[in-house]
Amino acid sequence: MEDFLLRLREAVSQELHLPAETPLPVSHTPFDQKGDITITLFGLAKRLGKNPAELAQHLQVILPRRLPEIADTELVKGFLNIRLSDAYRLAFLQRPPRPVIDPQPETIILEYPSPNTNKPLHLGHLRNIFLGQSIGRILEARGHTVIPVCLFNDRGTNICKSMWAWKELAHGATPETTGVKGDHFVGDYYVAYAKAQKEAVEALVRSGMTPEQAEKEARPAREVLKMLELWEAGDPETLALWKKMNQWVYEGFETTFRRLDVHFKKYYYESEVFHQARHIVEQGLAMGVFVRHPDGSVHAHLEEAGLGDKVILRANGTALYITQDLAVAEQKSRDFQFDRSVYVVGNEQDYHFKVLFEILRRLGAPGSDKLYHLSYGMVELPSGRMKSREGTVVDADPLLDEMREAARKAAQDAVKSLTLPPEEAENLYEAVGQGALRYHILRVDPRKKIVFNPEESVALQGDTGPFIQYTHARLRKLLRDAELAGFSLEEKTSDLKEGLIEPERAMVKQLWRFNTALEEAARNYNPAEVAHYAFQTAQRFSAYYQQVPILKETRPDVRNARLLLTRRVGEYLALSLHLLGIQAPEKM
RNA sequence: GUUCCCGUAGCUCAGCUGGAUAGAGCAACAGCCUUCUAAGCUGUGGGCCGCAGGUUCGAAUCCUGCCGGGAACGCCA
Repeated sequence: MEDFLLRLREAVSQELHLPAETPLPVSHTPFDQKGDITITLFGLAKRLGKNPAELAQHLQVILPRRLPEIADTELVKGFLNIRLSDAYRLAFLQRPPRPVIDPQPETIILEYPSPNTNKPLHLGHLRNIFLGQSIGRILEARGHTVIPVCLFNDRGTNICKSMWAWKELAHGATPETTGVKGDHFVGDYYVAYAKAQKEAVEALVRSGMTPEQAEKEARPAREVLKMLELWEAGDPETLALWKKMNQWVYEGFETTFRRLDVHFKKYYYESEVFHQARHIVEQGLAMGVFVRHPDGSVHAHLEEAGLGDKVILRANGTALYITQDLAVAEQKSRDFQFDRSVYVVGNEQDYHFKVLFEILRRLGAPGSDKLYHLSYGMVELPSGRMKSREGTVVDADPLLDEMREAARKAAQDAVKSLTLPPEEAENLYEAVGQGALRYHILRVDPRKKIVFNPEESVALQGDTGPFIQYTHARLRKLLRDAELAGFSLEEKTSDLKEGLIEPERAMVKQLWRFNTALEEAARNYNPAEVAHYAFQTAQRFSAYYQQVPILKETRPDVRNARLLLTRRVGEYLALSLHLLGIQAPEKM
């Protein structure tokens, strides 16, 4: 397809004597119109001082002469619709899908999901992971080299809160003694801290203190602060506890990462890089990017960039979040030679990244002009935002379990249920459960917030991941049966006597759109474009499958052509699902 | 208050850098399993594209203003 588009553009530019780089309005023809490729003539005609009709007349004569794959052209209003030949379609079907490589392949660092180490992963992290993973695969398909990295926010008051509560309440309990997954185990103490703090504050308020003062004066808060100071001072006992609890969390994360098939090339730890902050501050001061105020604090004045006065170092000399991110950015450029660096982080941090990128630019950091914040909307519940303090957070692990169980139930309730070996069945339920969740989240534009409705998320019918998986599985079964029957699935030219029928032409037309979807998904960092493509492809094939006999077709040439088409549709579906991080089961 | 994002069918979402009668899914209703897996297919109803201007041969799409919803603006992360 792409070769044709290239030659078409070339032919049009030459015939109309247009400058080489003129962008031409060439697009896929809508399905309700006859034709495959459309040239929109309004703008061109205006430029050339002709009317669309006479322009069309010229092109209609000249294009079929230069491009033999054109079967027919038709002018509808200002649109020149080009219909391609069946022979070209059949030639196209000889080849498996080939993603078009970006003309300038890059090495791209992709950072996600960068969790805190004080509580388990939740639904918000899942959106982040699904996006990161999918964008990574989409960029790789376009020929880029993707380096996925994960930053652990493993220090600070948050983890100290869990540590405090564990010391106070656990009596030596561990994930091993309780059988609780490590990240959840630590998270439970984070919740316990919040509860203890709340109670302490309430008691102080009852004895006459203002709420603001009580927040600071309550024993849990005071002791957590003390613990943080001990940590920063390198107190061995505190460090040992910190290491132990973080380790529990990493083990828990690792289990979930494995379940989600996410892998990173490198992990960064805030606790390791934050020491480097100091020298970046010195460098910034020397360059005049930062200014030290009389109280000792260091600021970046970004007023003329519309970003205000940003504090980089506290008056007491300690680093802030932004300072650490500067250090991480520097560390990345020491570790890798990259052309682009992408951060997958929620849109609540839009301001933070504007500031971060602006400062890196001013510091002249390597690659500072190739930074991108892949900003995505929050995941909310019908009841509102998720609040860990209010216990309304949807944790990732139990959600994944629920999705798997929903898939199990659907499989058992299915009209034509399948019997699979137990292990295979378990893998299938997991794949379908995740397929449902991933698709449900990836089908919406990343920038938009998602109101997560549990009932809708477990839906397996209609515009869902499992519908696409199901379409794929059925089609694979058909191909297996064809093989058993000894029918040809070979990629040889089908000597079709009567040509293709309209539904087949439309099906191929759908396959031709793949690279447009992929290119746009990569350009816009938007997996939803691939999701829509996958759904439309499945939908169109399901309708075709319903109305046209494939395996049962008796004319061998027609049957073989249909089998070849079916095989290609399966490959495009499997590839699209892969780009979304969704498995394409052989049976379901 | 300043900045940013969002507003399309009852609900959830598409609609690409302006283009053909605004599309899917869910929900509702009516059909289709002795025929390749009914997690499927076919059909019906359902829309001042938030409002008002502007640019244009042409605007859901671009610009301005307004209305409504959300977020960010810490010596928190």
